[in-house]
Amino acid sequence: MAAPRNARALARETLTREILDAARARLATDGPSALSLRAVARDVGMVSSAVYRYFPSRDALLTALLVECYDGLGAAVEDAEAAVARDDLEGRWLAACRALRSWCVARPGDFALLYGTPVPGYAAPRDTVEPATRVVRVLVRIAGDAWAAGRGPVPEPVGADDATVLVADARAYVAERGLVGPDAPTESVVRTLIAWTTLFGTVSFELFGHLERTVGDRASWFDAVALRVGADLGVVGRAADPGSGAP
Amino acid sequence: MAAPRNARALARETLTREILDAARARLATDGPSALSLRAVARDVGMVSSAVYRYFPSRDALLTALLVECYDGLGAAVEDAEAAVARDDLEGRWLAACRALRSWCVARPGDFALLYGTPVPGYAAPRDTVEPATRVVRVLVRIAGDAWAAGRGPVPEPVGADDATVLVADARAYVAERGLVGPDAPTESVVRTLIAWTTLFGTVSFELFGHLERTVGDRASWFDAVALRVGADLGVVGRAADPGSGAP
DNA sequence: TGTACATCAGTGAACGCGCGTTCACTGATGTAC
DNA sequence: TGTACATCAGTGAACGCGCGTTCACTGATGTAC
Repeated sequence: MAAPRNARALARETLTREILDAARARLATDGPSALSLRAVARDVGMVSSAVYRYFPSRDALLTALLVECYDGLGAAVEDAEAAVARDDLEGRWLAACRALRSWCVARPGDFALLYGTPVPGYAAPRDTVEPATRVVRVLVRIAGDAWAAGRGPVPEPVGADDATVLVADARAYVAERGLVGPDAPTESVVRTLIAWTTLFGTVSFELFGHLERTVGDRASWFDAVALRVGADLGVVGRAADPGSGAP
Repeated sequence: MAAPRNARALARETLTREILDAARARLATDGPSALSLRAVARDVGMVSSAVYRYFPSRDALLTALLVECYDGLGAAVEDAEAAVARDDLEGRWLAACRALRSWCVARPGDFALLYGTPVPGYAAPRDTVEPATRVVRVLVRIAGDAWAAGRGPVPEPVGADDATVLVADARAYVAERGLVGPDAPTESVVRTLIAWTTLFGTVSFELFGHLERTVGDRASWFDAVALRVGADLGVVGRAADPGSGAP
């Protein structure tokens, strides 16, 4: 499988990288749906038809970008979380959350590709779904460890329907990978998915301009959000624990 | 100020509507950033240059759409909330949340315009900010009424920084309109903003494909989320109240 | 080591298409006397 | 009520631009003998 590293292969590697980097730079200025092969070609100093030696179509380039960006974000979050001592649940949670925001804020074009309006007429193929789940899997792992350590989510609201069937797919997906023990309660899964949604919702509101004139320092605001959704989940300490369902 | 209702004025009104409706239909298929004056003109059976009698530029059309959509969503949420008895806080909250989702899910193109990737090269003018705040103002009002009725948010996490300065802008904006008494605590404002973010984050994840193979019935999932953020805020009952700061 | 052939990267022209915006025009509607 | 003029909606051609993709080609790199 190792490709021969002769002059041709090396040049191909370098130019593929240059095309991807130029395309990612374009995302930030033109937006994902206006990504243009011709503009990218111009940026790397090629004639537009030459790009077809590297990517068979604009859609293929989009797919490569999607995979690369999901993997970059996933790796950033995984690495930040892995650098914290295993028993420091709150530290792991905050590190993961902050890495998530930092990556996105530093790469607004990439963020728009991943979490903004889908590109009309483009359907992401299967290859993108596994990389897309790396972030939420980190969050799930921390929540699972918290549960195992006797720290659970806040109790569900009175009168709420049983959510077990709602999150059955998520639980099955995650259980296949051995991330959550079968004993973690539905409410923990629900709160993890809500935290995941809230974290990306907060970044989306920040980058898409909905926090203008609403919150001040955006990094501190994100921390405040991360702490609260972490507390609701049980990975961050709460002032007065109402006696959750944790063992 | 009342325009004369002669044949010309009536035709102008009708055609302006037709252009706006055709443009909103286009949003759903082509995406906001690919909105094209020529395509809209074709859809209403006009020659492209005729549209310039109604909107001086593509950007002006975008602005009109933004205002119309924010107002439509805002009115839908306000009306749903106003239809519930004032003392039924939980009912008002759920009605507002559900109206929010229903409006968006029925109009994915409009949602993408309002909360998706901003259109590159277009800067929304001042006229759009007031309509943009109608939804969050409804949420703030319910939270304020809950506080006045002695129901407050869950306690903030231990070790959290004081968030007062973070949300000072939001509080000032909302206080100007008499929506929150000066006694509502910072934590209530923080939790309201988080709820607002989470609700739109949930819709965004649903419409942009991030809940695929993760949660089942989307309407029930949204309800589950709305109940929980409502409970965190104090507008929905909690199983065991840890004794919040409510009076 | 040298030669013959195969592979591949990059070129430049072309295809057919769509875009926002301007402009001089025609013909209908509205207004002042 | 009728006439003269002003206003306005819509037309069609044109401007200069960009797009994705195909194709026959040149020339460099790699491989087999």
